[in-house]
Amino acid sequence: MATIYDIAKRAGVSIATVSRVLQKSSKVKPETYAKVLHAMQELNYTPSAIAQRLANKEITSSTFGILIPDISNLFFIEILRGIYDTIRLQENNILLFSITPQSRATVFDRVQKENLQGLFVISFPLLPEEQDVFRQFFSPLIFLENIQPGYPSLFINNYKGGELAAEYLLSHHPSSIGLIGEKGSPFPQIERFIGFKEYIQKRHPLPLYEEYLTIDAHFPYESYTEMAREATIKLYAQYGVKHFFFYSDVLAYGGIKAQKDIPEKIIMIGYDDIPTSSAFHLTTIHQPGYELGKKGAELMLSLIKNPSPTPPPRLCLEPTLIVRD
Amino acid sequence: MATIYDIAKRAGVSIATVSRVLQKSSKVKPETYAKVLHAMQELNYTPSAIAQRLANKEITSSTFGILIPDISNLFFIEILRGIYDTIRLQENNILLFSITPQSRATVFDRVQKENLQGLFVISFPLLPEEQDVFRQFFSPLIFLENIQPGYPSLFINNYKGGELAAEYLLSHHPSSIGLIGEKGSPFPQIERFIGFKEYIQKRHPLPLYEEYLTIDAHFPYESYTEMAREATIKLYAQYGVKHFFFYSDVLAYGGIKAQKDIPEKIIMIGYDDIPTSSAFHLTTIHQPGYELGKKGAELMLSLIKNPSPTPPPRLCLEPTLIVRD
DNA sequence: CTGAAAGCGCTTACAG
DNA sequence: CTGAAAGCGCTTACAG
Repeated sequence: MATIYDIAKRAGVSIATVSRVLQKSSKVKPETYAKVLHAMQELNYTPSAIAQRLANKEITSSTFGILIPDISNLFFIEILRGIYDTIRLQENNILLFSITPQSRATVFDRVQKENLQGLFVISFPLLPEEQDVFRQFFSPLIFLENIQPGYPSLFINNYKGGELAAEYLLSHHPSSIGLIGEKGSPFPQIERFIGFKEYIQKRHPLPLYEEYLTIDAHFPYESYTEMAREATIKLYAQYGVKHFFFYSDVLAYGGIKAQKDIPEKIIMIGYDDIPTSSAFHLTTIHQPGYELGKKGAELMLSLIKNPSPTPPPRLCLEPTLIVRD
Repeated sequence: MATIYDIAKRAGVSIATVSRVLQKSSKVKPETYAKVLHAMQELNYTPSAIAQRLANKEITSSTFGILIPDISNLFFIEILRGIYDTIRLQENNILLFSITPQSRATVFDRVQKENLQGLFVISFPLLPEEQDVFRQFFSPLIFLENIQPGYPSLFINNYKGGELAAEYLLSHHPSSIGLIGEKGSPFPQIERFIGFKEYIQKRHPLPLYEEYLTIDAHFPYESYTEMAREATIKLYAQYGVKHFFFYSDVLAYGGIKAQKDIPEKIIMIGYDDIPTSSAFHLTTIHQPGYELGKKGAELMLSLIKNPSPTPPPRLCLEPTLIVRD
């Protein structure tokens, strides 16, 4: 790679002059300017961003990092959008790190080497041995959709989401309710069901039939919904269940399909409010993913101005009921 | 910010020793090592990644950039995933730039300052005045979902996608066909319809009724599908149309909804194959977005080893028909 | 095991 | 308008 010295020699000037041309300084005689420009083109010169930053004393990189567990999860994409729309207004860059269980260690390593201006960690509980890595991270660190003790955290009230779903179903006078979920769900999902069940217990105890499906994250949606469809039909056939709460909208789509094979009208509610759900008039609980990202980004920007307030701020966002039927 | 000099002074050693501790070099006496480490902690020291890179002569930043028009578009997310899965294996970072018409200029400016190892431009025709900016970009540059003359480009055969849709509908012996699209679509979308119409003309000319909806990108899906639903019902009522080709799966969802109000069975096909379409058994044309990203990333990695072959490579990926009914 | 010194590729007062 | 020189914060042979 050509450097400023090569250009200077080629153009017969000093490196100071070359640098001035680089800065588009007007204090360079037009002929000199042209000569330097010409030399740059001949040598295919690109200035080193790194050297420029060092010389300019740009200490922080004006780049934010985002650690995201799964790029294809629509909810995470919503969070990402919220962060993006807010950060972008500030003219900063975003480095995206997608993490798999296998790549955790190497990714954390790279994150550290980046001198980021700040880091968002989305839905990602830290393992004990990883705590140390992040303790050495001195830029602001914000956890989203996950409470990390000792760090600023933003999360959604999943318990409340479950309660809202229960309230909705109860208003339709069910004699029993079917719960259709996923085996081995992470805690936030489980909380929805806890909120749901406790609300039912308190207000109007009635039989709850639970079905937990075994789902592989790499299945196409079709198999999710097919399993949910079968579970719905089964609960109706066995126990006459006509009211359903689904762990997620995708599972609820299985309920929509099941309706065809069930003579009576089914009342159902999903969870997430992914974009397609509006198309199919699915009543569901809206997760404020975009808002979560937006609030997180705003908090980040304020932390940069005024670092580490104690105790670390926590913000809880409320889900909302979207009735579509 | 503390520098290596501050640490050296505090610990009573030379900067060379501090640097050795930073490198975790074993050639440092344990007591000295501990002293330096202690000083670092006291001063909250973080090494400057920029200075390290300059000293290490890391010229390229091991970071790839991705220019993406719209983070919330699922098809782009698919491409992103394809790129990500491939690039990540190589331990590189990804800088994400989301672009809006207003931010084009500033984003391009920032992209240039990054000394990226390579840049992916997704679905983004360059304006004439922008060509120059990219001509000064000497790392490999790949255009995805968009043919940019003079640059490596990967794209999908939209014409073929239209033909496949036509072939499918013709196999159901239609007497007329409804086309439901979007007003002011970009060229790739239009190509689908061209391929479709030409195929019909050639094989089995019959009446085509076209409806172009006026859609705002910020509408919720619901209004897309509602408009498509009405258009479907209208074409059935006015002309008895029972076979439909929709510009996109989201529009086709409107067709699915319209079925309820139409006494006869409707045959329809969408375009995109977004994940939820499998849940609703929508027959559609699959766009190989993930593969596009994957092939693009592979091409990128090979261009880095062996820059600018002439002519710039072009790769066309074929869509496939997914029959689900 | 440790330090003095040169170098990474740039910027920018300062002097002319 | 231009050049010599110091400096940005590190690394790393070299000598001891």
